[in-house]
Amino acid sequence: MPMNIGSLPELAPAVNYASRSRAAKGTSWGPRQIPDCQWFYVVAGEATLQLGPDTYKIEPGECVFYGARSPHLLTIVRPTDYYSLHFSWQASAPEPVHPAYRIETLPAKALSLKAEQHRLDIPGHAEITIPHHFRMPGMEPLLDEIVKEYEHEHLGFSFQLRALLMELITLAVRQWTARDTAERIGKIGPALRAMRERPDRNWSVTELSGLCGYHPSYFTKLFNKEAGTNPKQFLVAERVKQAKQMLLRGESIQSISERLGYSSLHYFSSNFKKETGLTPSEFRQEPGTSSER
DNA sequence: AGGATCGCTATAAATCACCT
DNA sequence: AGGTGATTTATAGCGATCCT
Repeated sequence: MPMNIGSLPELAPAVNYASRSRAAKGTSWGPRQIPDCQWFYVVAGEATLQLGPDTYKIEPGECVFYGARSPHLLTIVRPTDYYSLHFSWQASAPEPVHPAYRIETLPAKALSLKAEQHRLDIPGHAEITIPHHFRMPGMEPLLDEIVKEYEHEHLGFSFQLRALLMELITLAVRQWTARDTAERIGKIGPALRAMRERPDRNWSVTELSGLCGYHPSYFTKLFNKEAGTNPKQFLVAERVKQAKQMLLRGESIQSISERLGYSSLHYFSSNFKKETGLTPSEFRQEPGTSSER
């Protein structure tokens, strides 16, 4: 049963617990389930996670992730240095709520239950499913900062913990989507690159599908699946993205519209407004053009 | 079974001419 | 500069069908 945790920029995550420690061979946690989410990162050594019916081997530089209602058993295979992070995706206040007293020990048969999938919406990208096991090397410095803030409780620590957790989540999301991008290169990559490089051209689906070697209608289906939007909208978004930069550099709206391949300035404006909620001149904050009050 | 293609149609996008 | 509405054009989305 997948669970949608909402849209990335609307998350207000909170760290509930953070530690770095070392565990001896044979140490294990569970079978159990936790009230929040856990991120377990191995620095050195080796651990295994049995998550429902699936088993993952966690080596240095790798992490596992799971949420509530996900029976699991975490076992240390060799002496292991690790970071353990408990957190929630949404919390009105960033103050840590230690999960300990709500951790439930479960009978071994509970491990037949499949782990809960977490889905995250990422604006401008397809919805992603948070992987349970992934590589994310080089996270020690950031995790160290999180642990320090958590332990020292200096003034403003909970606020800072939320900021650091947001950074960690952002880096993870970029890692996960980079994999998508690589996969994409083989199928719709040529079309994505073409639109980014020449947003001024009036790309038709037929042309784009030709670049990738597919039939137009099959191509749009593929495109939607992999880019999370249709080719036209992708092109419009790309044009608006570039238009914003041009606007801030002070170019005239007329010339921006032409450079981005619009034959009608009016059509450019309506595209821009649909995408950003503002007209081009409002975006540039020109005096006397604001329609808001 | 599932990846790829074809053909159709409702619908959305694009354009044009004119308006504020 | 930017909006509106009518008309033209492209395509998303679907099922049927063909490959392998």
